[in-house]
Amino acid sequence: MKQLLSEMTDFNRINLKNTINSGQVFLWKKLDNYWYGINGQDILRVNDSGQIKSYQDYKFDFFRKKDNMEEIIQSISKDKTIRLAVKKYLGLRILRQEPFQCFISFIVSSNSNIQKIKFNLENLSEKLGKKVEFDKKEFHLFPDSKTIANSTIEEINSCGLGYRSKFVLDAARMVESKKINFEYLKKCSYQEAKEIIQTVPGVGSKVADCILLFSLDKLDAFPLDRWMIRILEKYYFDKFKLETKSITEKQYQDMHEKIIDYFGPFAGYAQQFLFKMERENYHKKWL
DNA sequence: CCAAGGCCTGAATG
DNA sequence: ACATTCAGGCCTT
Repeated sequence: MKQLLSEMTDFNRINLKNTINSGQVFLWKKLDNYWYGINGQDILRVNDSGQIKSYQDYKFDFFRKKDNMEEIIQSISKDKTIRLAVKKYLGLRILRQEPFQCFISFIVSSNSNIQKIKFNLENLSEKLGKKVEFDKKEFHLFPDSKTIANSTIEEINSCGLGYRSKFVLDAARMVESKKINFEYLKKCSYQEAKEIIQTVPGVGSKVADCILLFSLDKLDAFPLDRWMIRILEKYYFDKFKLETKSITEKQYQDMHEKIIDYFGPFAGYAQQFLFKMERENYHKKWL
């Protein structure tokens, strides 16, 4: 009984450090004994056990604590590779981010790296986001869609986004004009949401999957970036084979279908565990 | 439907 | 030093 209880609590425990350092978020830092993170128009302060105090005092399940991790892990644990990743990084969670920030963040992420994405997003926040004080510390909130939509391409480009500047501006305008409605996207299926969000310039298959998985509750999204392709080639070459170097849209979709058939409806979690494990193996820096 | 090339930019590689 | 390649892709031709 006692052992059973401890096993149950293990599934519910969140490893904050691993979760923040898994390529999902970019505007987080540790100050004193807390992690602080920008989440749209809110700031989250989190202690090591995952308890949140927030600037706006919004109440929502950022850590997806209601996900049944025991069921999810059981569901995705199809082979020794994924079982090892889950075992090593138990406590790693998918986050439920504020959609607009997540949307812009992953448009900025394309063809880039974590250091630069972080640099770009910090610049954007400092330039266009509201400056606020929280816990006697200064922060910049993430700029809202209206502010970005009304800013100039030069302002955005001064944050170092390069050719992504125009994408970001147009993306924010699509949110303002309600062509992109996150509340609607949350309600529809993975397929439908993906088709809609890929109409945004700068949003292809991979970026779309990140947005869907990390902010729009699509746990069947499975972002296939260079790293995941490498991981699949290394551990799953017999299951998901890919001939060509660069992946086309159709190949991406076919691969996703096979992945869902294999890992099931919570495949997004499998992706996060595998990704984390392989990146750590290569001692990649996160923030 | 696929392949090739270009794209901002900074760090890593030769 | 200096050129080339790569980095958590996407778009156009």
